[in-house]
Amino acid sequence: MSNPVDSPGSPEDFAGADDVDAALQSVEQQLSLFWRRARSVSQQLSRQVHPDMEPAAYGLLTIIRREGPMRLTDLASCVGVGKPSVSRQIAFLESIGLIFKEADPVDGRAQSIRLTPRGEEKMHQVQDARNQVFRERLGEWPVSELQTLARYIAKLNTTYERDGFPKDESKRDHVQ
Amino acid sequence: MSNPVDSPGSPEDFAGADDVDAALQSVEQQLSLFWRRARSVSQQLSRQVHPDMEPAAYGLLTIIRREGPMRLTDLASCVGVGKPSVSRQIAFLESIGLIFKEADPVDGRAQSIRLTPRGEEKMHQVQDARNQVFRERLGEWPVSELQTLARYIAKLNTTYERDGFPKDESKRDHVQ
DNA sequence: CAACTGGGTTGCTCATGGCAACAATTCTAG
DNA sequence: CTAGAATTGTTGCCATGAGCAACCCAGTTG
Repeated sequence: MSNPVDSPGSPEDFAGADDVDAALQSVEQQLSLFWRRARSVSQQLSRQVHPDMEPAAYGLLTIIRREGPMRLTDLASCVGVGKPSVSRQIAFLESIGLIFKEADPVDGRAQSIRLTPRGEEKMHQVQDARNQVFRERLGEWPVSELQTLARYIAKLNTTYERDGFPKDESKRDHVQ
Repeated sequence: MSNPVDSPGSPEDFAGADDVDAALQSVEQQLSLFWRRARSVSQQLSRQVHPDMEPAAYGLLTIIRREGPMRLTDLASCVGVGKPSVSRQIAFLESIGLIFKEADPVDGRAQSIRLTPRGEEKMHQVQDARNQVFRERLGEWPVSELQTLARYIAKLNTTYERDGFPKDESKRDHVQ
């Protein structure tokens, strides 16, 4: 608040605990605000971009697309939610023909989830459209800031990765 | 396709449209990931901090605390969600005695929402606890980065503010 | 083979928030 | 002064997204 890039890495004046606290508060505040608003924004954005493309589903598709075919569990752990959610979302995406589940020939239980051609195609459309919207909102930002922002949030995400997610790794099966 | 300048060959002086696109993609990706993870994290965090302090409620309290007593509608528009949500959350917070609604003497419809002493007290506790958690996660970040992050997200938030929220300003009352 | 483990699915519930429709109040013509 | 318009907040109903538990099925291991 006091100063944009203040004393970058200058260890001469230790950042006082107060500064850290204030900064943390700011981050928390802004994140919380963002988080809350993001829901409605992301929803209306998805709707407007493509009616039958649920926001959550879109996220999954981008990952599958980026990482290639993968198993449901990996997908879940990658996105940081439980298997059930992903399972249902994937079922939906399959029902509208954007992905298909291919049985793993080696492991009969597993299935590799991959985009259908139609899924690929739709992803192109949607990504273009979304990009446009983002460009409208963030286009004026200097690229360097965008990059920095992306980096920071990525860092934030890895921070979250450290300690576990739900992702029902809890093995409470076999109870019968 | 819809890019005015899509020349991939001149990345010297201008940030090419490709760079912008890439940066936007990154931001989108990371935000979407963050958003999804944030839910579970924020939930378990709130639980752990205080069982009956719902994450959403906490956000409202911080605002009330920061801005002072305010009306429900203002609160809603400030946080960017509709009145109904806030109304319910406020009802909950009142039921557990953290806030109270005081009828506005001037305007019989309005009510000013304010923290009870117990609310103040609890906010202190919770904020301390949350700060500690945040410190564990982000404490290693240089302060300057924290500040930058906060600034960027704030910027993001103002971007969102530009075009409206639901906040049922739509005047579909009076239909009777 | 039986027991166990691990991948996915389904049932139920919860948290959150949207839209509609409302009640109560205030404001604004006429 | 009174009828209609607007505003404040509430409630009903529904959608989304996610969690936990319990399950099914396919491998794995003793």
